[in-house]
Amino acid sequence: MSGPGDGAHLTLEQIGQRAGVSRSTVSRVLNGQRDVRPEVRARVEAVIAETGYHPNPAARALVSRRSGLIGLVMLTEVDELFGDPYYSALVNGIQQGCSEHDLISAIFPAAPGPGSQSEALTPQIGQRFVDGVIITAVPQSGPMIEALIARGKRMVVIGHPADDARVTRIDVENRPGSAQAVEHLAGHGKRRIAYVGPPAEYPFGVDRHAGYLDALTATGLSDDGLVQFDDPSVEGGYRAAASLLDHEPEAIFAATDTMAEGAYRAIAERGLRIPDDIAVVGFDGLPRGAVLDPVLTTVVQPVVEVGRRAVGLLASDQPDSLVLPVTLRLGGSCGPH
Amino acid sequence: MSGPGDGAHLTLEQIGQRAGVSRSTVSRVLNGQRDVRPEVRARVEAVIAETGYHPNPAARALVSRRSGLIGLVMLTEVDELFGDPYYSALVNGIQQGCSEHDLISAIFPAAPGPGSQSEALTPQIGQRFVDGVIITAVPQSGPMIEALIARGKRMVVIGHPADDARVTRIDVENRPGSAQAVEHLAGHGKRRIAYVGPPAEYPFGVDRHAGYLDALTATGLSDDGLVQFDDPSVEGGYRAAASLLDHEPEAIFAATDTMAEGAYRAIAERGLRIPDDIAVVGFDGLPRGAVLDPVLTTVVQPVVEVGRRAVGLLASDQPDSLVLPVTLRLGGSCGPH
DNA sequence: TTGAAAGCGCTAACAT
DNA sequence: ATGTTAGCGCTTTCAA
Repeated sequence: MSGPGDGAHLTLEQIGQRAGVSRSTVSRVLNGQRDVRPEVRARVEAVIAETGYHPNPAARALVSRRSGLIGLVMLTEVDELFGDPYYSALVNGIQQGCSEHDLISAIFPAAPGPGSQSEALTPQIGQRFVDGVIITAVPQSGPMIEALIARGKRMVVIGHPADDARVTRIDVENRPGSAQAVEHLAGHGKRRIAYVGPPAEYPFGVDRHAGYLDALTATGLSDDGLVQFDDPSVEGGYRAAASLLDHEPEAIFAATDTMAEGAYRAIAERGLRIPDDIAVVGFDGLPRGAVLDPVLTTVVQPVVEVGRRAVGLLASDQPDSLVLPVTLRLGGSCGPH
Repeated sequence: MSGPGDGAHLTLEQIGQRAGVSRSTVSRVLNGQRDVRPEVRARVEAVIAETGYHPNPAARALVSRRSGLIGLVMLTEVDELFGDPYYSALVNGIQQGCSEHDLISAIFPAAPGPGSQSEALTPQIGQRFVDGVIITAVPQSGPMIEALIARGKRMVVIGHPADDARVTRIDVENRPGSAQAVEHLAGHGKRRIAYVGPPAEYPFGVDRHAGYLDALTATGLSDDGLVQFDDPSVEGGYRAAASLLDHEPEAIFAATDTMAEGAYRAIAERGLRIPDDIAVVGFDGLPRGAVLDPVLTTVVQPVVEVGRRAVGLLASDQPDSLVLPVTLRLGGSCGPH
């Protein structure tokens, strides 16, 4: 008897022999083509099942020029990658997208910099190991994106600067979202609205800052020097907000929820209260914002949907770019609605 | 002129033509074999560089029967995977191991259960897409492990039950580590030592509970019914500890730092103080334990090293199993040292 | 509806 | 030291 376990090194040819057909027929059965007599198909399927046969993906990929595998390249320190709920949501969405398109995804964790996996990765994913890659734009992702473009690799960049027409990109409405947040603040009568965000290497930071300025202009306010850039971390938000508090802002718009959390700390440290003494609005809609006290009012970006649609973009024939809408979610950090 | 970008569809043969040599010679250069005249080698390398050529991994994998890719299969909900610092450390170690062995790793996130990626994954990784897989033993990993065994796939299981001789496994000294922790507690004069841990489906939980019992026996104590099993989460630890506190233990040994954190909460809620009213020891040595107040005394397992050695095990010719030592790290949760 | 044959791009004998 | 040749296991014309 042949049980499973034999499947490891069987070939199409051998399956064909056992089923009394040619390898072509087995291939047809495997690929669900219809010109196979039901009776033959059943016989072949039986053999496949009882042998535990699985086709060799390398051989398949070689001839068909596709692997069914897409790569997620995260040029991020592993600790950061794993600590950040943004990536968690993103991967969730990508998984959804993959099952819709019959793909499987693999995360290639690649800390930036020399000696790391990112160097070894470029050639691997640059060729046909993966059918395409989804890559998140971070300050260090430029070279990798360039390499992939040069190699004609299919790719979707999340959060890539809009002015680069060479890549398919997906993003959220950073600029209008920020504007909406700041207008919300202005609508609450706040005049001195400060901005806390990441430095200009972060593409989303640029857009969110621009949205902030848009809203100030639209409402006849000015930034009044109330702008601080720092790392998009809790600490960065803390530092930026702390230095801003010297100038007595009435509100702080933080370009990320994470930085907003830092702002909360800085505010608490001064003995100020949110929202009575100062209002805060964040951006991202991460779960963490909901457990802050008061609950953070924030611009929610549809991260899961971004992941899902990124896969769609990768799989579609006419890869366009996509910008998804955001929504302001009211918490208690700006006072009563 | 041919710039990079052309590399996408070049073959070895074409590189050979441009360099005026046969494809074999190019292959030799590519694979760093020495029987190539330096001058020829230089010429070939020049062509490779200027064309941006990269060999087709599928073709390579097909003939050489190896891909240089190893898979990390984490049968875990994505949120859990990304939220847990254990995995972060593990992946860090695996990355180290990969660069030592000239491999690249990809994480296959696979939530357990039907409809998810885990089903699609089995055949893919079951064949030669990856040279081997590292899989963390969780309650749901049984079927996947069986499938991989059946397929003769190279595999290292982290934390697999020791009595299964069919798989290469790597683990830490869960049982002796727990015993050491509990003996430490006993050494501080604690008699009523409670245990809080995950249910028996978690292999490490079984071992850690056994170590607890070992130590009780060795020190002439008994568990006195002071044992509670619950989810290995903060909440689980909280619940388990809360119910245990009714029986007035003098110390709690938590099988994971995460559960210990829950125990801290339950203890605080009763108005008890650590270590004066009750001592706590954890297991894992996660970063989070160090920011608890007081700092958690815990059994540190070398997670990064586990990852690194797992790759070594996968890459080595004689795959043995490995059990790494743990160390007790003193914090303030048991009183002065 | 099925089989035979060619070939995907590479590595590894085997010649030379 | 280098070239020639034969596959790796699959998909896909092309015939039958």
